[in-house]
Amino acid sequence: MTDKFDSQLMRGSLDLMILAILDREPQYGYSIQQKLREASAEKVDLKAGTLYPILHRLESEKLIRSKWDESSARKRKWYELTKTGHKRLQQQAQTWHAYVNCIQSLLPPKLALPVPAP
Amino acid sequence: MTDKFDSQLMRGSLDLMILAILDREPQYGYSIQQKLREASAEKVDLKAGTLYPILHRLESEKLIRSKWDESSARKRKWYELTKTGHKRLQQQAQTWHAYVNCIQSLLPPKLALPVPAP
DNA sequence: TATCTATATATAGAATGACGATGTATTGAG
DNA sequence: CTCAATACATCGTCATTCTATATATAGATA
Repeated sequence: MTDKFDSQLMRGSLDLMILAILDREPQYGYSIQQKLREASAEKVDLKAGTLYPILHRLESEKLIRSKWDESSARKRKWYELTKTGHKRLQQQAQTWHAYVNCIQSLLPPKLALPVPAP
Repeated sequence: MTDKFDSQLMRGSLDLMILAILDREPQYGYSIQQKLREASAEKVDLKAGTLYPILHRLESEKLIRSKWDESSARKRKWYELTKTGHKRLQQQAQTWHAYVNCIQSLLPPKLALPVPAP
């Protein structure tokens, strides 16, 4: 269908996506890229030049932690969430929901997503 | 509560918000700013330096149309949606929903918004 | 009267961050 | 042997939001 999401749209929620993917299980950069692409039906296709700098930043913020795997055939840098990172994921998810609700309320009823009855 | 949404988060959806507000009724810049602030419980507070350039861009893209009101006490530039703008609003809303669902599916169940049962 | 706040629009410059391009290196398939 | 896929990294560009600044008027307040 419609191809990739606009990069501007994804700004500000890339951290959330990456933290969410890492919350499932530890991953290395390349696999995060693939998982995101698969899980989004190709609509999210993070470039290496986008992903790796973000991972470095998240690590410098102590939200994730890395470890080189030298044992396997390919050199891979595995990442996992820290406790702080897990908390941050929860915060970001909450903010995200608030934002979604906000947009929701701005949209004309016909264009708004159906929400569960109270 | 939590104060304003991060500007990065709103990148890419400001057009959608502004088109949605204008879909309700014609507005001038300053009133768009206020309406957005009110409707969002102060969490969206567009600065003039953000809003006006966007309005100019949307007009250059023929999504909105402007008209100066000289008659009233204050000089105001009224904007309204064009037919193209209305179509764009619908497209953007659809893309937005797809994106929300995408993020939704990435989040661990506990952190995902409740969605209506199928 | 003077001044301050709110209203109303506009633009230039700084900061941010995703992308494209490019580079390196290794593995496995043909 | 070559090529595609895997795997990580960095630099320059570009789009967009913010801060700061500018102008101008209406109405309230001192």
